[in-house]
Amino acid sequence: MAGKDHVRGGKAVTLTEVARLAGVSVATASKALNGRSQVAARTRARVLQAAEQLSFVPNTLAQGLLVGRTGTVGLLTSDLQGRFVIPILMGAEDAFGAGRVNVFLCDARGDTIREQHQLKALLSRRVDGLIVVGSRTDSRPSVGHDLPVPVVYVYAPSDDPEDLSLVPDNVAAGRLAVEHLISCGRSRIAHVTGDPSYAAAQDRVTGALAALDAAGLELVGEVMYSEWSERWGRDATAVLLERYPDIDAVLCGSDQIARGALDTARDQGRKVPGDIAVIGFDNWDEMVTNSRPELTSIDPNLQLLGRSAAQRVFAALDGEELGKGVHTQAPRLVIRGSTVARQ
Amino acid sequence: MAGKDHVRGGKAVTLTEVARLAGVSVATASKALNGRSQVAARTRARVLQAAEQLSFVPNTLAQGLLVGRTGTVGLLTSDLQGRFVIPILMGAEDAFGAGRVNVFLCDARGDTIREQHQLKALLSRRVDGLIVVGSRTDSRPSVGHDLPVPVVYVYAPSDDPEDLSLVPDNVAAGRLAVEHLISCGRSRIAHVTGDPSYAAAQDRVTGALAALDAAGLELVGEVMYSEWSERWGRDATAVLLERYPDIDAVLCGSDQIARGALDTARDQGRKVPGDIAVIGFDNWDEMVTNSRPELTSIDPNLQLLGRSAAQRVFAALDGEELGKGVHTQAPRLVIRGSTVARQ
DNA sequence: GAAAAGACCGAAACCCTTTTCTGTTCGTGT
DNA sequence: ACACGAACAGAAAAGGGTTTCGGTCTTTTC
Repeated sequence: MAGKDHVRGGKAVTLTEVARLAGVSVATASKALNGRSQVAARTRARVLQAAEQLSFVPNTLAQGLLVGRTGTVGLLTSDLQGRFVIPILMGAEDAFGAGRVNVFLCDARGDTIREQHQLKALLSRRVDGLIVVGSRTDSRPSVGHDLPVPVVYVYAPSDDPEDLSLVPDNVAAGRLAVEHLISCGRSRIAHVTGDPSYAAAQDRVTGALAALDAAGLELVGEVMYSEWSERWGRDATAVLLERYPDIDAVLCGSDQIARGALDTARDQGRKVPGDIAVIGFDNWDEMVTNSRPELTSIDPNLQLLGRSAAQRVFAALDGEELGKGVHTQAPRLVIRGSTVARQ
Repeated sequence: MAGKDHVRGGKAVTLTEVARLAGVSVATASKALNGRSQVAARTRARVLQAAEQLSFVPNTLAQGLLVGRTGTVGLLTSDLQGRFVIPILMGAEDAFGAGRVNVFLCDARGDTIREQHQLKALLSRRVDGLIVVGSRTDSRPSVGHDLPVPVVYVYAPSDDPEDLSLVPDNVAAGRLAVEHLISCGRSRIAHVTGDPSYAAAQDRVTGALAALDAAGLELVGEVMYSEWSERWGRDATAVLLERYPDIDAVLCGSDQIARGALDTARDQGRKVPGDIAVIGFDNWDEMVTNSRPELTSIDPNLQLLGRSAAQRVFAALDGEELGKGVHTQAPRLVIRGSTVARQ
């Protein structure tokens, strides 16, 4: 039966079978396939051909048993739904390289018990490292710092200062946003943001106020907190425009809120960016490119964050000290039509 | 050093160590931990306590080596970026249950060579099954039907009819959408959709035309194809309203296009749903809930699709026939304010 | 009190691959 | 022609766990 040669009753081909076909011992077959020197060219060719013919794929598990490394990393997330996890995941997957290291993905659905389960499962699979990704930047309970593998926390930092956490720098993000608005000649800036229980909201406020202060400016009105939705962005902006008709910029806590702000400005006949500049956070592609005008935003560089996490795990595997504490990733300003008129 | 008891030089605890601590052989320790009957209650207790004390976690790899099953499944996607993959992934992960089966996630970035790499890596990790997820519903090349593990294609069907593929039923989706519009009393329906090279676009058109035909109606104007963006939705709707001022419904090929349509309708003072009903596809949460009014949409039930895929793989592992051909998942209508006025 | 039965524990094989070490064969130098 | 070294092939152990089978010890029964 052609094309089925390498399937033996649904089971994978083993090195023993390759060796038998090539007429050598498993030891020799192994050496031939791994390019070790103690095998004659002719023999090696025979083995390679046999392996090809059976389409042999070595069992990484058995290899890992010897070496003590599995070439796998666990990625434990609390919320796949959230769109912040995906770029981090991609960055990590990218850094691990195609095929070299594989990623076990686990979604705990925000459930602690489930997380414990998943953690145990990952350890039983002997992952070489662990990346724990949260859905918000507030600190989360440590999974324990006495695990047999290096652990890196991403986005949501661990509450244990002994752990290593990589998070976006939201204070810098807030500062960067305000500095950009100021550099665009704005001085009467209001701030609409989301749920005040989010550290991300607070940090951005902190950064924004610092930047305003450094420029000798003050925020127009109070910070307006509520939820991370377009609706709130629309409603809050309507209130703002009525209460402070002379504002020339709205700093929005997320791209969604910013889109809402753009809609209200448009409804009320305010030109963006002519009369009012609008800026958001996250640089969420679908939001920023589909609005009218396109939205200037602060990109948290999440993919880089994921990549760094993977690299840290790698380094730890090579014996390097993992490090500890909370490290921040600098944000990036992406300028679009909502703050600078397109020529 | 308390809390570090179970870490021996960074290496995981092995059954041998547990056995030694409990003063029994590895064989007995294994039987005790696995609830086999040939071990005295007292001995079992001693072993369990030792395992607890060292926080022993059995090495699933070593187990898998014996049994021939690893309890892992590979999920090979061509595009993580795309938002269709995530719900499928969640559905699958869900069905596999917390900790029972773990998922290897691989993103091939739409690159065939990379995909081959990943495939080989997954096979070398001895995954028990494979789920291949595409980013569009057009058929894709088979990864080969002579692999040693069951393979299920999701979203993008395999071009090999011998393979098993699970896809959303876009024809039914198109029909469902039009039937809903008709049931809302609409009869002058236009259709704006995305890239005509997408099977999803064509299928929805097919379904929509069939439903119109069944009701003795005709589409207003030609189907308007271009790209899957809000901008196109806005522009196309503007053209539509000028050319056919009397239309009472716009069937949009995606939620993004629908949002664009809503924006234009709003700009031109047309009431939704009073003057014009708008309906989209995908039921993309952020799109449908943030628009004004909220958007009626056809949900492709992707999470169910992922769940089905996982269940099929499960069944195949239990010796059941995998089946073949393209199977479709029925869509679901989600009614919101863009077709039916909220009371 | 002895034999049979049963309960319990441990030695060893097995899964698949790598690696070390030993053994064989061949070629070369003297 | 002999000894020696090089080159190559294979046996065996290791890695962590499960399972079978055989052996020991206790208990039961006549």
